[in-house]
Amino acid sequence: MAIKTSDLNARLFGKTNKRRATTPQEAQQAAKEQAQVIELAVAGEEMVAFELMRIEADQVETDTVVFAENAREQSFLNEHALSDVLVTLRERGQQYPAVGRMREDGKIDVLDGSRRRMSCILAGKPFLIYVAQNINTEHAKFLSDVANAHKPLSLYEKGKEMQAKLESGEAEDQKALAKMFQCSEALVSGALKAADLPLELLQAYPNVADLGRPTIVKLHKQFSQLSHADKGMLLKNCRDDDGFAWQRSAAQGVARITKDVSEMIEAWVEELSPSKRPASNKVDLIKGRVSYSRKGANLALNLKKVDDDVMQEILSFIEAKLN
DNA sequence: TGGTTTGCGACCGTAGCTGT
DNA sequence: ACAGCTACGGTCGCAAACCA
Repeated sequence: MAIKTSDLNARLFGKTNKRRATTPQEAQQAAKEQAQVIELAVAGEEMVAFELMRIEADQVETDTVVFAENAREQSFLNEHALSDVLVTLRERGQQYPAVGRMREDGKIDVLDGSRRRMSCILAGKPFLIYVAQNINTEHAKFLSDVANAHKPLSLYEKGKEMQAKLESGEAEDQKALAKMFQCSEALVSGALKAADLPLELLQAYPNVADLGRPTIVKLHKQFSQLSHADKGMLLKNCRDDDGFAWQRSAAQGVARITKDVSEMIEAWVEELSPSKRPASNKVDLIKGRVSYSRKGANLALNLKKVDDDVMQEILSFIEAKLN
């Protein structure tokens, strides 16, 4: 039996009236009135008491840490990756408290809510969390895994988990992984490639969770063709004094920034290791309007801003020429 | 100006192919 | 023969374009 944040809230605020508090102040008030400490069975075993705590914004980073075995890669959590949480957090405060355990050194291990934790740090908002005193590491891992079901992990994070299953022998091969993770073999292939890429490269993107298999496969191909030294150069480009590559993009929207970053990386790779025979030997005939590419005996034409009359003339010419 | 439509790009799974 | 990869087709979401 899993324990979820939503269950905790149901206990705290009453199942019929979901939740009425709209600000952290209200939430705390409600907590004081109804239950500052609640007891729940963790993983269907012993009852554990959880105390609702409020961590002030400037202390979140120092007083709490993310559970070490959490599969979520913390360095990917930036304003883009957290945009879904940040919008409501800024407007109305934290809607659902996180769940954690007290460590021996007095810090709080965040088990469920690492995205909310980072959002509070970024937005400068107080962090609400239910804290228990005695949760062993096994139960902590259980809570952490259940929590990660809320927001799917990125391909990189899935790939890291898959790698671990392969190394431990829990999974024999990629087929077994596909069964275990309930996904296609193609996705397993992509996830493992993602996990094979260095963190610094992926951090060039605004939101790693947005990177799908095709993007990862392409990136992996580009990266793996580089020599060791060139890989280092590329990673240097991904993060300079100004920050990550995505921070240098002027594009609007995560999708566009992502595309921008892909193009930046592609250009860097090309610069470092020019392909012997250009992948696409595209030639600009009239800049911005007409280009063509030649591959073997094939010719591909690309025309822009062509009206119907001109199109008809061109097609007729081709027809007459090649018939 | 705000709501709706359209078009593009990126995703995923399936099926078939390739290399060991 | 089999594990893993790639190409293809259908689907979805986002942003630009359009219209009232």
